[in-house]
Amino acid sequence: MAEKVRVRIAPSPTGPVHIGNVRTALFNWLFAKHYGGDFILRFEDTDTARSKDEYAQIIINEFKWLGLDWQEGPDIGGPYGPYKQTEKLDQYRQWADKLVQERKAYYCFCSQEELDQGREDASGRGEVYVYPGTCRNLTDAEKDELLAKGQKPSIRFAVPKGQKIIIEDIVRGNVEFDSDILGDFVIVRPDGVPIYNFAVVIDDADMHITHVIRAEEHISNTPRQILIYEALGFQLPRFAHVSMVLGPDRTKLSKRHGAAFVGQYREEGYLPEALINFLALLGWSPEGEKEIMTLEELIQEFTLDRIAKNPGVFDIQKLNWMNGHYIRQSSDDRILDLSVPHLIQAGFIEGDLSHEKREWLKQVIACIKDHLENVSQVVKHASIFFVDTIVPENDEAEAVLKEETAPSVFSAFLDKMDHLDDFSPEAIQKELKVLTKELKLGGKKVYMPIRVALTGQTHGPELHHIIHLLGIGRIKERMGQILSIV
RNA sequence: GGCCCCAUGGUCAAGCGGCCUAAGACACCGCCCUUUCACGGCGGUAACCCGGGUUCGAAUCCCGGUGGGGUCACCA
Repeated sequence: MAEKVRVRIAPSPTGPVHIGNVRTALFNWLFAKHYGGDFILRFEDTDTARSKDEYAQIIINEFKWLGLDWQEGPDIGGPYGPYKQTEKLDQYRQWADKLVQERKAYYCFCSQEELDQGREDASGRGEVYVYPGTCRNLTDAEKDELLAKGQKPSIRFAVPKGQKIIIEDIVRGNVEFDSDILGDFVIVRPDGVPIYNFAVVIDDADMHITHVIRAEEHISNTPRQILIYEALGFQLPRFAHVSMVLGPDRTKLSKRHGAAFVGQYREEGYLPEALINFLALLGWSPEGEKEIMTLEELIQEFTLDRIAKNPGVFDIQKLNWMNGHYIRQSSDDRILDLSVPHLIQAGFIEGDLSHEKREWLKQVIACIKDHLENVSQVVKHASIFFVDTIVPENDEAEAVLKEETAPSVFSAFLDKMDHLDDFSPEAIQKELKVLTKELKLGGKKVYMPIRVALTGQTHGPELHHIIHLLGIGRIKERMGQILSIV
């Protein structure tokens, strides 16, 4: 590629960041990095009614959290700004005026009611509504009269008739549209704010975008944009339309499917590298067989020709597996830091942690880390260390406590623990082995009742770790509770 | 409905005319490790949508059908 690659992600700040947007951003970002190009952030906020500054901030925060950085953007500026559409309204207006002068666009005075009526009639006949071009043939005199009366016109693009428009798409190949199905579409609203299809072309041209990589839902807009590029005399970028991210029911992933926004995954304790790795593999695949990949490896291997054409279902199970993998790879300190808010929310700990408490918690984390699919699950797995009363979780657990040999195991166990000077996990483990040997009952008959007595569960971390972390005081307390029942 | 895109196991996917009696991963099942549950290791079940072509040869190319998705705004 002779020219420096310049790509962009252009979200509209009208809501939380969607998973699909993240994947599109990621593909753009990886593409830029792979070819040593620039990745640009731009806000498309021409929908003034729905755009909010707080969402703009959220977008910036989420992308940063994911580790995606941009070389130019609304927050850091750049040579081709502004990077926010509402800040360059007059520029769009100038280009629109130029098109009007060249008769490539025209004023439209049709009212919303007229247009709605037309659409209704068309659907009544089972047809698709195409703007009939009512105002296209207005004479200058008629136009001036309406303007003089104070009517605010929108500006429509005069679509050439009977033209084939071909998108040379990098992932899809040539996609052909007939200009006649487009209808003269609005490019500037009566209030002077440009419509997406118009603004996006001017921005991409202004910012020297070389490759437009975006979701497939935009492909039907592309012919309109190509027409505008041509009318304005701009050079066309290369297009690459990536397929969509689907929910389990194979429709576009949305809030209906539960978690469709990155923020939800962040809050539940998904790691950014897991999300990135997972999303990269959804619709793209590397040449080899490795699937766990660092950002650097992804950059190294990413090319557009390995992007799949078919849409992909967002498989939470695979994300869970991958996230679990990254959690296991992470330090106990990191997972503890991420766990703290969840533990506080569960009422297990208070905000300020003493050094001892933190060290203790870190050991708890170390014990349960292997079991986590996301950090919020610490609450479930760590609860055995925080609850006051132990209740058998199910019939199976209850049955273990009722075993004939259980009471003798308990008293022997308690006696052993009581006389242990060294309460380290290793010493406890050693002592448990001695106990098993002495009782001659086999491992299960010894470990299981103790486990259930101490945690109420038939599964969990290694017993000697549980004992160590609970401490002799709470061991006695819990054993006492159980002994009074059995 | 019009237009556009897509079609390999339940899911993500490799495959780009012979190497395919079709990789790998998740999930599922079994075995091993182990006091339990996980982790880890080993193994297993499971797919080329259908019908026509083209070709010596098709999962791979072409056409049709079917199915799924997207899009049809003075939203982006």
